[in-house]
Amino acid sequence: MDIPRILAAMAEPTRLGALQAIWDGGEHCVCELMDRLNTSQSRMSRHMKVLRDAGLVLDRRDAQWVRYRRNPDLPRSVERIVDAVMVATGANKRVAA
Amino acid sequence: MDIPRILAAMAEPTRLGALQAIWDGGEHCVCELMDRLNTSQSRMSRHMKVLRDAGLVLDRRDAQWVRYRRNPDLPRSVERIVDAVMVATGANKRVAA
DNA sequence: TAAGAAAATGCTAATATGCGCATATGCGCA
DNA sequence: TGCGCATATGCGCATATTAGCATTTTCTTA
Repeated sequence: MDIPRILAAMAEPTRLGALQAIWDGGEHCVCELMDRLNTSQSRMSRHMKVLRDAGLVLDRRDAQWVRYRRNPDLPRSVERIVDAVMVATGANKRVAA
Repeated sequence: MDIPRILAAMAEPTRLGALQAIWDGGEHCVCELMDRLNTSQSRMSRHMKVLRDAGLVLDRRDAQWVRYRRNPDLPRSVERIVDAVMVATGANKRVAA
């Protein structure tokens, strides 16, 4: 696991937003994400590639869509990093004490 | 707290190494860090500035040295991110000298 | 097949990052 | 005051990152 690469992948607002959307465990197509994050198609696609190359998410072809989901095989230690980032960015609005 | 900035600050091997050294709670001068991380003085100094600007570390003048230490006033949520990164990168493992 | 939606990619320009080198600055001490 | 050590910084350069636009690829459906 390339931690610097993983951190760099998360260190960009749009990618972080996508990760937040995806971290719920569900599947999300690029069109949904670009809509949600209010950005363009090519931009969204490339950002997703960065997240995928870092190993954080997986993608799957489903008809004309590509569904992205969180990588369920991440090492625990990496999951904990992402989880901590999700909390800090208020992904689910819950604040830990 | 600017999470993307914090992540970007950690997403560079030398800075990550410095953070590992510093995360022990002690104070470390630039000369020690540049020695430990086997890099040049100006490079080390600039990298430390990035960590400082991100709010992760504090510095203090002590005679001709500048002592860096971890910022004790970080929000918990940020501390947890850094802690998780420390674990993932094996900061607590000792390197034979 | 042809049309059309969704996503990826080639290209180019703009901007950011990281580095080394030289120099400046801050500080203690003789 | 002048010297030397530790650190910061200005500068220029090389490389990486990001964005937009147009085009291509992939897949479904008529």
